[in-house]
Amino acid sequence: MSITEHDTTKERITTAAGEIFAERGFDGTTVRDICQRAGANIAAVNYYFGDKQRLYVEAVCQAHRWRMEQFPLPAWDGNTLSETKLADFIATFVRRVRSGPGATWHSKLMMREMANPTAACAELVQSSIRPQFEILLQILRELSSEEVALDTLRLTAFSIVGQCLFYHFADPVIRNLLSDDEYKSLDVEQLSTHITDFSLAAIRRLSRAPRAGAAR
Amino acid sequence: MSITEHDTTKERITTAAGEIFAERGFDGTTVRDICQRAGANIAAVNYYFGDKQRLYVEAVCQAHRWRMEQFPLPAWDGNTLSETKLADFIATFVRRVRSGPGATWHSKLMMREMANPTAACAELVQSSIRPQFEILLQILRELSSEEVALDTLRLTAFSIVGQCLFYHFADPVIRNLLSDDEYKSLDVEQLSTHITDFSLAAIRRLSRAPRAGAAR
DNA sequence: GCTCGTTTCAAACACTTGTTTCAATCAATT
DNA sequence: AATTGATTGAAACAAGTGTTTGAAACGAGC
Repeated sequence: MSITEHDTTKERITTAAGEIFAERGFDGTTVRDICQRAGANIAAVNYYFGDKQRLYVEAVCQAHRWRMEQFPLPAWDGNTLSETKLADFIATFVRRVRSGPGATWHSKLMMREMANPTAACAELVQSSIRPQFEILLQILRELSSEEVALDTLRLTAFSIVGQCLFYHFADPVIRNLLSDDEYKSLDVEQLSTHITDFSLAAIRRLSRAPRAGAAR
Repeated sequence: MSITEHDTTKERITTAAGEIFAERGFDGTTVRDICQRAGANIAAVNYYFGDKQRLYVEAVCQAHRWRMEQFPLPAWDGNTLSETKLADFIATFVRRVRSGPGATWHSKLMMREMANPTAACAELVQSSIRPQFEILLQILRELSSEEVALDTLRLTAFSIVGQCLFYHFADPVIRNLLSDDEYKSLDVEQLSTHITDFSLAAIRRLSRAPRAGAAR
């Protein structure tokens, strides 16, 4: 997470790389900057990772592993309400994307990877995003009536995930749009509650009347 | 929009720059590539724009102007239903972000600017994003009961905008998540309809019972 | 104490980058 | 046709890039 002198050179480089890649992107980052922050020699990148590209992939994967471990989904048993599961899922998602005062460099790095997909993106989807998405789909299945089509469930899942991710990728815009006080009031708790309320309300109403009939 | 031999050298460069900046970002783009696609000499960048940075700002602003002109909000009169306005707003938003088979380079460029804000970002928020946001807030005011707080309206607006933008910035992930047929079925019409239905259902239910009481 | 594999270091290499230069070319005006 | 200013062109420049090199320093095992 942060660089200490106790870490090995390889670990220090991976961490420093993640931080700088997150801030400036792949092309905007130089291996000299990374090694300077890591307190290592330039040749160490070649020695430990082969080249800059493989160091990047390693940094992205490590950042992702850390984020997942840091904010795991709570354990559910057979008695857990589906509504509670959805609230937990959303709260965890928002926390992963918006922990602490602002977004950490972990999620910034992930976001960059999604906006500018490299080799790391496909593997990330397969190993982590897809399982998470399946969990959400299962929760939505429990919350909806039987006859709701899979297409609709998927779109609903996208609506929920979209709301959560918005607060990360649109952060600079939100900052410009709101006053300082308004911005600071957007804490994880309030956002999670709103997204859960909003989504649950929509699910319940749509489930009751499959086509609510928007004016159009 | 696309480069033709009838355009002036300056116009061809601006367009080519927008396309390549959108695809590879500022640092990943070389002025040599831009000038090659524009069929111009390298020195033309310095001659017309001064340097690469000012060419970038010009390209971003032009792309934004084009996108707005290409997909304007429809004209509403006093009789237009608020529900219709919301549907129009969402459909226009989705179209701007996802016109044609995929996202055009216009919106890609805008997204990059939001993810990696430069000088162009703040001005963009002031001149365009804020007015659009106010329009959405006004629509939501009309749709909600009097006692709904401004904070709630804002969060609702974020929920709607987040759903729309999701299909742009998460596009590579969606592609990996769905099969080809499923992905191709996500046309602008279906997405707009779903987001409108979903949001309208949530607004109506939340407006009826301000705290729907999510389990948590 | 010596050896051998691992790790670190300063320096250099090969290449690409944005930018500049200045002569050649073009197009309109006289 | 000549002139003048705007535009284009090929080449070069200076700075920075990722990568490589080969020797020095280190550390555990004998």
